[in-house]
Amino acid sequence: MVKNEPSTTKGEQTREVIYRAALDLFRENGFDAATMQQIADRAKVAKSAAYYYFASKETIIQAYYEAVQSAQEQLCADTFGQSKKLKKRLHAALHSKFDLAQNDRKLLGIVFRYTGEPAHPLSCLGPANHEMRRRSMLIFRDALSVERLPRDLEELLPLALWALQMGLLVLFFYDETPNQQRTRGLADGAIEFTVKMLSLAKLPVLKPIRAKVLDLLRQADLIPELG
Amino acid sequence: MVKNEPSTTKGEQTREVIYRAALDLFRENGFDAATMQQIADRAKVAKSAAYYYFASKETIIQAYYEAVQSAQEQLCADTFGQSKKLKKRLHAALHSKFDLAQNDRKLLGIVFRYTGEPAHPLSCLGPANHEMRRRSMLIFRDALSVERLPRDLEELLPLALWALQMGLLVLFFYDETPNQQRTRGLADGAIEFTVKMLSLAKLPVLKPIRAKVLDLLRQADLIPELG
DNA sequence: AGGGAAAGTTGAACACGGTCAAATAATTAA
DNA sequence: TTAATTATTTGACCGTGTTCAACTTTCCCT
Repeated sequence: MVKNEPSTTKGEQTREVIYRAALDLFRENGFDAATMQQIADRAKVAKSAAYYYFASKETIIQAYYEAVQSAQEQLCADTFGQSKKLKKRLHAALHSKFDLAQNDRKLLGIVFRYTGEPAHPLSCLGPANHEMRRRSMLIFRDALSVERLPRDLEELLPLALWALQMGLLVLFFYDETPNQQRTRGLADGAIEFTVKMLSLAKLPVLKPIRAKVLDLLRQADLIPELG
Repeated sequence: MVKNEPSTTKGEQTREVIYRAALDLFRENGFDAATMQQIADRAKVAKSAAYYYFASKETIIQAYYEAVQSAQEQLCADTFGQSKKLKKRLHAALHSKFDLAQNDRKLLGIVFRYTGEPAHPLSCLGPANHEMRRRSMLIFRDALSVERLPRDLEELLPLALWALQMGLLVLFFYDETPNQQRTRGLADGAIEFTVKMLSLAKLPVLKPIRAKVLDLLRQADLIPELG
């Protein structure tokens, strides 16, 4: 088997069946309580079949997170086509992820396991997720594209907003207020703050400070190449 | 047995033996590779004895993190007694943790497992670690105590610096430069930036903005009661 | 001193994530 | 069509974290 372009080969179908069974069970019993045996049973395959398609139980969640990311890109692309208002765009960028994550807060929290373990293949900050980070920052770059920005801010802001989103996402998982209004309000406040600071930060007087910050972050190898 | 004031009872000794054996093995083989059986063997007790003292393997790391926290408090108390220079104090607050964590970056990263799982008993942002967070923020409050600050900044800054420290700590774990110079440089830059912004932020003109931010964070229930 | 409760200790057993070699099905090349 | 190759599937097995009921030791109270 060399070609893998045409979708829904036998294997893809099996993978999908397992994936769905897993998500169902995770939602019913929680991630830890659901066992691979249960998942395989519900998908009507052997346990080892599940491991043929997913390297580990956590990998299934990772796949789900990627699906969420793709859906977010779609949603944002739509909104960005409709409005050129910065505030609205930033709102879409942040809240779209919230909307998609809302019903699976318990599940998606698993993505943050191994955050502190650089060597782990599923570390959300490790090389394995480089592409996911890039895609996430691209959303913010696109959101900002209606604004005429100095070069340095153009490099700085996607990173800053990505970090903001990661932080808010964690808060979101802890937020038990209805509809996670608490975190959503915080996000709105952060957007307001950002937009306000933006007009300030653009002033040429602040150029040296921006340069200092950018240099610092660049030396820490944190500024990404978004292409 | 009701009294538990006098230390080094039989139990405390056993606990210590297990704790040391565990840390040794974690350092030799890594956290995941080291098995509870090995730990028990090295400590010359039954495997279940380890579980009498530690609820889980991760709990041992948690205990270690608490020890690190205590050591940091000690170090900072010393420095704070010696210098009233704000920059020096903030430097001590951040770098003391780095210094203590330096040789066990792989181990301490485990503390961040379950960050995204509010219900998990070991979640580093959950209720179980409320006291640890408080202690960590107290260090920053003490570091700032040489400065005459408006009330709102006094409430805001410990939280902000704690968050900064958490973020930097994660970076620290990923930092492979010698002595983690990269992250340390970033920390120094952040301190410089903070001190500079502080004199600006203190200006009464900015009071309304500070109030807005504080209100936002207070509504999000993020402002701690440090007592 | 002695009896009883609490603290400490143990080995056996369980449950589940993960591995593997072997079997079967699908696909390609000839 | 057939043989070789690759993709998929399987059941048996393993290692390890965790639990538990029973046993032993320690300590307190009278």
